Amino acid sequence: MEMLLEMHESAGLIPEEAHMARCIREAIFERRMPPGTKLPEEHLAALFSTTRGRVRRVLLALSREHIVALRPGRGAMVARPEPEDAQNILAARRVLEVGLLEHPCRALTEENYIHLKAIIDKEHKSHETGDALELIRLSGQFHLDLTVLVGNQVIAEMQRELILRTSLIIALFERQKATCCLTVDHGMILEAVRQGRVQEASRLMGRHLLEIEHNLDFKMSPPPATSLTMLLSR
Amino acid sequence: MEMLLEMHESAGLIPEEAHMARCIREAIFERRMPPGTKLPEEHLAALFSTTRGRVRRVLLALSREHIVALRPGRGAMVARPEPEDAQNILAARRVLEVGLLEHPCRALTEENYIHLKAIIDKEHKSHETGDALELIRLSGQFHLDLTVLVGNQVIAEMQRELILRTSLIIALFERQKATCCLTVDHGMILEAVRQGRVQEASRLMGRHLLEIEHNLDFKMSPPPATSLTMLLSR
DNA sequence: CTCACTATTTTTGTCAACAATCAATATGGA
DNA sequence: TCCATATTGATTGTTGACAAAAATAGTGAG
Repeated sequence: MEMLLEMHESAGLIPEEAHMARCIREAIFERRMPPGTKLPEEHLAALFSTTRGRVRRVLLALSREHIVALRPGRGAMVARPEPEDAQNILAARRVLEVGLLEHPCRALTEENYIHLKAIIDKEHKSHETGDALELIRLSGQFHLDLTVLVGNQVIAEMQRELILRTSLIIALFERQKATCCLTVDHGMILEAVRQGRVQEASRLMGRHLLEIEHNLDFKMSPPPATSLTMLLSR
Repeated sequence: MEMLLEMHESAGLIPEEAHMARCIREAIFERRMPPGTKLPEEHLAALFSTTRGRVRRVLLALSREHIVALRPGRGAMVARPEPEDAQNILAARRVLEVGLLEHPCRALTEENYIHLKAIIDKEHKSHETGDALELIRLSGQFHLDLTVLVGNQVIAEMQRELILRTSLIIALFERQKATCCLTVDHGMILEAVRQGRVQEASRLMGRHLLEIEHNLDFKMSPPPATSLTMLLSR
C-alpha cells in the first residue's frame, strides 16, 4: 500500500510543506478535487494549520508540476489541461513507458514481480467491491512502481508527474465511466515483462495507453469550475 | 539562434521572475556558474534589480528542477548531482531520446531538417574557432530542438531539465576536456532520422549518449565549492 | 601552530500589516 | 428587463522590519 520508494519530490520544501503538497497531490489524483477547484490560500492555511506563506510556496511548487494553475491576481486552482496538452501528455507517456519496457534499465526480480502482482490482485478486488477510488489509486501505483523497478528514480519522477496529469485529463475528458486502466492489461503486461518478452511487453503497453487515449472525448463540455476546498483527509 | 519554440517553462512565475530563471539556467548550462556556486539572495536581487521575495520564488522553482540545491537555513547553490543521480539522469535520457527516435510522435519535415542542419553547421564553426561555450550551447540546442520537432512540448520540457542536469554532470565528472557532444554523431543521427531509418537513428543516439556516460569519472575529486555570483550577462 | 571558544557579521526565515487587485453585488437610468 | 457603472467584500501581492541561524573573524590558552 505504501509507496514503494520515497521519491525525493520534496526538493526545496521543508517537511511540513512537502506533506501538504503530498496531500493535495493525492486529493487531485483521487479526484476528490476535480479540475477547476479553487484553492484559496487562507482556506488551505487553515486546513493544514499553517501560514499563508507556506501555502504559497506549496502552490508554486505544484504549479511547476502543472497540476495547479496559478493565475496572477486570481489565485490558484486545480489545473484543467487543454486538449492539446492531453494529447502531448499521453504521447509522452507512450514514449516513456514503451521505451522503458523496450530498453529497461534493469530486469525485474522475482521480488519485484510479487510486489506488482499484489497490486494487480488488489485491483481485481477493488473492481469487484466497486471501490472506484481505490482502483484509480492502485492503477496509478502499478504504472509508477513498474517504472521505478524497471527504470530508476529520475524516470519515475517524470512518470509521477505524467500520471498525475493523466488523472486530470481523464477527469475532464473521459467518454464513459469506469474507463480507468483495464486491470486485465496490467496483468498481461506484467507477465510479458516477467518472461523477458520485451517486444511483447512494450507493444502491450503501447496499446494499453492508446486505449486510454481513444476513450477521451475532447468535445465534451468542460464541467463547471467547482469551488470549495473539501475532503483532503484520508 | 533563438529557441525554436517558447516552451512554457514559466508556469507559476510572473514574466520578470521567468526572465531571471532563464538567465540563471543559461548561466548554469554554459558553466559560467559551476556546481556548488553559492547563490545569496540579496546578491541576486541586486543583480536583477528586484526584491528578495522574488529571488526566493525563482530559487524554489529552480530547486524543483534539480539544478539548484536549497538547503534550509544555508541558502541556495548550484546543484552538485551525486554519481548515482548522474547515472539515473543519463539512463533517463537514453530511454527518452532513444525511445522517441524509435517511436516518433511526428515525422521530420524538410524545414525541420534545415533548422537542425544549421545548428550542426554552427557547431562545426564553433569547433573550428574554438568557442567552447558556444559549442556547448549549440549541442544542447540540437538535442532539445530535435526532441521538440520529433516529439512535443511536454516531452521537450522533460528533456530540457535532463539536458541541464547533464550539463552539471559533465562539469563535475568529465574525464578529459572537450568531451561535449561529438558534432559528427549529431550529423549522422540527423541524416538517419531524415531518411526515416528509425532503427539506425535510435541506435546511434543510444551509442552517442553511452559515449558521454563512458567519458565520466566518478572518482574525480569534487571541485571546491566556488562562490561569488558573476557573469550572468550575455 | 593549532585548537577551542566567543563575538561579530552576514544571510536566511518569518510574520503582520498594508496595498492592490479581482469577483460579486448593488444601484440607477434607459 | 437590460446594460453600464459604482460600491462592497474577499483574496492575493508586497513590503519592511525583525528573529533566528549560520558563516566568519577574532581571541587566547595550551
